[in-house]
Amino acid sequence: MTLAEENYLKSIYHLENRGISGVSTNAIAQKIEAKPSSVTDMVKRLAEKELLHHIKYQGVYLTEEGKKRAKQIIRKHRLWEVFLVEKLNFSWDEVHDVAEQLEHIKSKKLITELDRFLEFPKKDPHGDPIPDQYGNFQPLDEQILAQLEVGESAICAGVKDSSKAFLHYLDQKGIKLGDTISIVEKEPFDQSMVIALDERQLTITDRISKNISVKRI
Amino acid sequence: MTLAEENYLKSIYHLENRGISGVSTNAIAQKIEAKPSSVTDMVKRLAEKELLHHIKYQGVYLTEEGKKRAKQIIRKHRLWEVFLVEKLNFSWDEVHDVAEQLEHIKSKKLITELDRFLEFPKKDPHGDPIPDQYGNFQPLDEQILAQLEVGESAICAGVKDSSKAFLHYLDQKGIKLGDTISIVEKEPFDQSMVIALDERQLTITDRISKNISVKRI
DNA sequence: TAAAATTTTTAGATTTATCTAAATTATTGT
DNA sequence: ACAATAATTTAGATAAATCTAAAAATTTTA
Repeated sequence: MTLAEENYLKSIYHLENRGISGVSTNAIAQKIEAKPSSVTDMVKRLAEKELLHHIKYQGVYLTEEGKKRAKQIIRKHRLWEVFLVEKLNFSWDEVHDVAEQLEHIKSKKLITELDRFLEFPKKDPHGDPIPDQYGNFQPLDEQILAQLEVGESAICAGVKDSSKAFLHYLDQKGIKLGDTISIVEKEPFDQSMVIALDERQLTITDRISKNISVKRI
Repeated sequence: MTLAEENYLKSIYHLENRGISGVSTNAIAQKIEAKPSSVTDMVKRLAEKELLHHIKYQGVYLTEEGKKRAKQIIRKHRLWEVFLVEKLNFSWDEVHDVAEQLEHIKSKKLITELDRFLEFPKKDPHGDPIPDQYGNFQPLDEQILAQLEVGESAICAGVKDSSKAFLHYLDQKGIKLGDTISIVEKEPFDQSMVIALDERQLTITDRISKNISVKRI
C-alpha cells in the first residue's frame, strides 16, 4: 500500500465512525485536503483493490479488509504518540504531525516491540483506545462533559477535538487527562458551565465542554 | 526534499567517501538500484537545487549544503539504529531496512529528543560514528583486521560491510563489537588468517578480515 | 415537478520518479 | 590514431497522485 492509500483508508475509517451511512466524496476531500476529483480517482483504485465498496454518486464503505488495514495504521499512529509523549518529552498538542509520518513505517517487528517497550498501553495521550494486533479495542464507555449535571463529578478521559489549538487551550488552563472535574454551575442560556478542579473554579463555554470526554465517578 | 532526493544525497555522500574523484553515474545507479538514465535525471534536479555540482560525462561532487543535508540523514539513520538495538531488541543485521524508512521522518524535535533519550550515543551498532546536529563527528582512527600482523591484538570496532548476510555470519561465529581479537596465524597464499577470541580459535577468509575494523591495543 | 443548486464524475493536464531504447561522448587497446 | 567498447545522456513512455475545467447526476427548493 502506498502512503496516499493508507491516508485515504484511515480518513475514511474515521468518517465512517462519525456519520451513519456511506462516506461522501466531499467529506473525504475535506478531511484529506484534496479536490473531490482526486478523491474519485483514489476511491476507484481502492475499490479495485477491494478495500472499499463504491456506489457512484452515493458513498463508500470500507470492506472488512479495508477496516483491518485502517485499524493497523491507527494502532501505529497511537503507539507512536505514546512513545513521543512518554519517552521524548512531546506535549499532547505536538505529537500529531510526527505520528502522521511514523504511522507509515513498515515493519511488523517494529510495532510489536514498540508495544512491548511501552508496556502495552491501552490508550493514546488523547484518551483514544489503541487497537491490538488483531484490530480489537475497548470502545470507550464515556460521555461528554457537557452532558453532566450540577453536582456530578467525573474524570477527564479524552478529547473529541485533537487540534493543536484546542489542546493548547487545555494545557494553558491546566486541564489534563485524569483530572477530577465537578460541575458547579450550568448556564442554560449559552450552555457555559463553571467547573471545579484542583481547588480552582473555571468557566468554560460549550465549545469546550462538548469536546471533553469524561468517565463519571 | 523528497524521499528520493534524500536517498540520492546519502548514497552520493557515501560513494564520495570511498572513491577519490567525482562520483560516476554508474556508481550511483548501482548503489540506488536504478538505471543510469534515472540517475542522470535526478542528478540534474539536485544540481539545480545546488546540492551538488555535475560536469557532464564526468562525475558529481556534493556542495557544502549537499554534504550537510547528507550528514543529517545519516545522523537520523544511525540514531534510529541505536534505538532499535538498545530499546526494541533488534539485532544489528535487522536494523538497516527499518532505519532506511525512519531516517526520512521530518521533525527537528524528534531527533533532538531521541538523541537525548539514547544518552547522546557516539556510534551506531555497526561502530560507525553518529554526526552531531552540526554534522561533526570523530573520524574513526581504526584499521582493518586484515592489516594486523601475527601476535598483535585489537578490539573489534566496526564493520565495513553492513549487509544482512555478513552481519549474520558474524553473529553466527560469535564475533561482536568490543571483542578482543588476536592474530594467531596468517596464510600468505590465500590471505586467510587464524584469530583467537573468547578462548577459541577461528579461521577466517580475507573476505571477512577486510570488512572488520579494529582498534589496536 | 421542473429549475436551481449542489455533488460527483470525467477528461485532460501536470509533477515526480522511474523505465527502455537510441544517440552521444569518453576511454581503451592494438 | 582510430575502431571497439564502455559510460553517459537524451528522447519518449509509464505510473502514481494530484490538479482544473467541464459534464453529468442527484438533491433541494420554489
